[in-house]
Amino acid sequence: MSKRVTIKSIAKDLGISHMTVSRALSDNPNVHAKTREAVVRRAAELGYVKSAAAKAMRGDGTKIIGLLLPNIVNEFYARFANTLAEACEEGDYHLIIHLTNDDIELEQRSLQRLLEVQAMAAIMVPAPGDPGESLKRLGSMKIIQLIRQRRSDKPTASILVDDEAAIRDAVIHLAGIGHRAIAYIGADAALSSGRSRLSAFKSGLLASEVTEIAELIHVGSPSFEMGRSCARRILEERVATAIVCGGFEISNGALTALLEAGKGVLEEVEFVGYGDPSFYAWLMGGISTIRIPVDDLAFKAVDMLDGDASSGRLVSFPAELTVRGGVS
Amino acid sequence: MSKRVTIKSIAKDLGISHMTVSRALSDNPNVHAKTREAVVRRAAELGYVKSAAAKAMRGDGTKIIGLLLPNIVNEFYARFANTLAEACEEGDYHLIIHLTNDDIELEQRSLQRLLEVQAMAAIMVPAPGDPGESLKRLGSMKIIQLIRQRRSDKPTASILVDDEAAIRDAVIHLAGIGHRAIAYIGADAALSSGRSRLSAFKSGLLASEVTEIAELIHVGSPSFEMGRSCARRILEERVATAIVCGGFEISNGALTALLEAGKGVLEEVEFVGYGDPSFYAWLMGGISTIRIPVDDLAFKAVDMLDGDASSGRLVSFPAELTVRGGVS
DNA sequence: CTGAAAGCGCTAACAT
DNA sequence: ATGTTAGCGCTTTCAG
Repeated sequence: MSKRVTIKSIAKDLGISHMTVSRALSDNPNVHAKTREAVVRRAAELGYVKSAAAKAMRGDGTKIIGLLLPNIVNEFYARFANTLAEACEEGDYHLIIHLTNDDIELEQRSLQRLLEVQAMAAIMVPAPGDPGESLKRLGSMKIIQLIRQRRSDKPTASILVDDEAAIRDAVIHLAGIGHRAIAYIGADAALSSGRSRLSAFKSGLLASEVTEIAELIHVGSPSFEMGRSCARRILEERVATAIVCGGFEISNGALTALLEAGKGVLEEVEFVGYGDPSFYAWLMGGISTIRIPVDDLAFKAVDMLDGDASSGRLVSFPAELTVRGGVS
Repeated sequence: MSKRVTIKSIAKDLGISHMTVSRALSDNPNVHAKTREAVVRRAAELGYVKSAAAKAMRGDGTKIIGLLLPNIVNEFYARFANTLAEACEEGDYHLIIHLTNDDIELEQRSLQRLLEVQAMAAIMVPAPGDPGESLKRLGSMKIIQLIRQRRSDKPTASILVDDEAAIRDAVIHLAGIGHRAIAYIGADAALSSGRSRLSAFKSGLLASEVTEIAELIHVGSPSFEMGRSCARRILEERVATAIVCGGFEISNGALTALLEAGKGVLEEVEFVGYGDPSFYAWLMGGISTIRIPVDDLAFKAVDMLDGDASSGRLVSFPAELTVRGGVS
C-alpha cells in the first residue's frame, strides 16, 4: 500500500521544498517555469490529489452544498435536485443530499452533519414541526428555505411559491363548470403553506358562492399515503364531484387512488393535482394541476448561493393553474 | 462574528487541557465523571461541532459516499438514489451526488473531486466511452459499477442487470400475438449493455422466426431525445407494428413520441418499454415493460459498501418482462 | 485521571 | 525564485 501522495512527498522526490511544489501546483507566478513543469509532471505521474480536508482545516472553506429534501422520487424534488446538481457540476461544487422524509429529527441530524463537514450552504425544504433550540448556531452555513418557510427570529433566505391565486383559480374553474361539492386534500397548519393553501381554497369557494362542506376538507401531515387514503374516502362517500390537492405527495397519492378506483369513477370526479410531473399531461387525457415553476426555483437557489451572503432575502414565484383533459 | 468553537476553545474556557475535552467528548473512560459532565454541558452551550476536516486529515477517513448518475429525474435513477440515500441517513453517511449526463469527461472530473474529499466509495453508472489513463489511481476509494460495466484490467465490483432473457421474452411475446415487424431502439456498442441487449433482441426474433429488418433497428447514444426521434421516425415509416426499447431514457423518449402522435397510432403500435416508472402502469391502459428490480440493486449496493473491502465481486439481478395493457 | 508533544496536508507570511 | 515556520482541529503516544 503506497502512502498518500502529498506536496511533501513530491517535494522530497524532487529534492525541493514542499512550498515550491505548493506554489507550482496552485499557479503561483513565483516559480521558475522549468521548476513548475517538473513539479506538475511529477505530480501527474505520481497521481497527486489535493486534500480537501487540509484546505478546509485551514479555513479556506469547502465547496460543499447541502440539499435537504423530503425525498427524491417525487418528480418535483427530483427536477429541483437535478437542476441544482447540474449547476453544481458547473461550479465545481459538491452536492450532498440528505433525505428528511419530512421528519424534523432527521432534518436536524442532517443539518448537524452538514455543519460538521463545513458545508457552505444548505438548501432545505423545512420539515413540519418545531426545530427546537438544539441547532441555533448555524455558524457560517447559509440556509435557504425552499417552498415552505419556518417562522424564526432571524429572517432566513427563502424561495417560496405563491400558489394562493392558482388554488383559488382552480376552485373557481371547477365551480364554473358546475361543481358544487368540491373536496380538498392538503397539509395541516403545522406548515405555513398548509394554512395558506387551505385558505386559498376556501376563498375560491367563497368567490364562486359554493358552499363549504366541512366533511370534504381533509388536512393532515402531507404524504403519499395520506393523499391516497383521503381520496379513497372521498370516492367512497360519493359526495364530492371534484378534488383539489394542495401538496406534491398528496397529489400523487390521491391520483393513485383515482386510478385504482378505475374508469367508472374517473369520469365522475374532476381532479386538480399539485405540481406537474411529466406524466400528468398524458394520464386520463391530461390531469389538471397547479403548476410550480421548478426550474425557476432552482435557478434562483443557485443565484442566492453565488450572491453575496446577505441572508434574509425572500422571493416568491407564482404557481399557475393548468387545465387539461379536454379529450377523454 | 464569534470564532469557531473547538476543543481548544472549550478547554481554555474551562481552564483544562484540550486533551481532556477531547476525551470527554469521545466517551473515553479515562475522564472523571464530573469533568466529563462539565465539558459536555459547556460544549453544548457553546454549540460545539466537531470538525470532519480535522478528522479526515488525521487519516480517520470520511463518511462520504459518492453517487455518479447520468441524471436524477429518470425515475429509475431517482428511486435508486432515494433508497441509497435512506440507507445513508441510517448509517450516518453523507451522499454526494454527481450528475454525469453520460459524459465521460464530467464523470472523470466528478471522480477526481470525490477523491479530493476522500470519499470512501463511489457508486457509478459508467458513462459510455474510454476513461483514459488519467484516473488510474483511485487510492482507497472503492468503486462499484452500476448497471453497466467497463472492461478494465482489475476487476471492479459491479451490480448489473441480466435483461437478456426479458428482452428475448418481449420479442417472443410480441411475435406470439402476431407482430412481424418489430422495431428496436437501444444503445450502441459503446456500452457493453448496448451490445448484449441488441443481441438479446435479435435472439428473440430468431427464436420466434420473425425476420430481422435492419431498418427497424435503431442504436445510438442513449438519451431521451434519441428515443423520441427514433420512435418518431418509426411511426412515420408505418412499417413497424411494435417497438421494443433497451434503455431508461430511450424508453421514456420513445413513449413520449407515441403519446405525442396521439390516439390513432397508439392502437396500431405495441410498445415495450424499459424500466418501470410508476406511471407506466396507468398510461394508455398500462405500458408493457422490462422491469428492473431497482430496490434490490440499491440494497445490494449498500451491502457491498458495508461488506469487506474485497472488490471484484459481481452480482447480477434478473430483469423481468411485465405485460400490461389488457384493457384499452 | 490529566497533560504535553507531535503530526496529518496545506498555505500565508516571512525569511533568504 | 525558493525555503522555513507556524498553525488550522483533532487524536495517538508517551509522561506524569
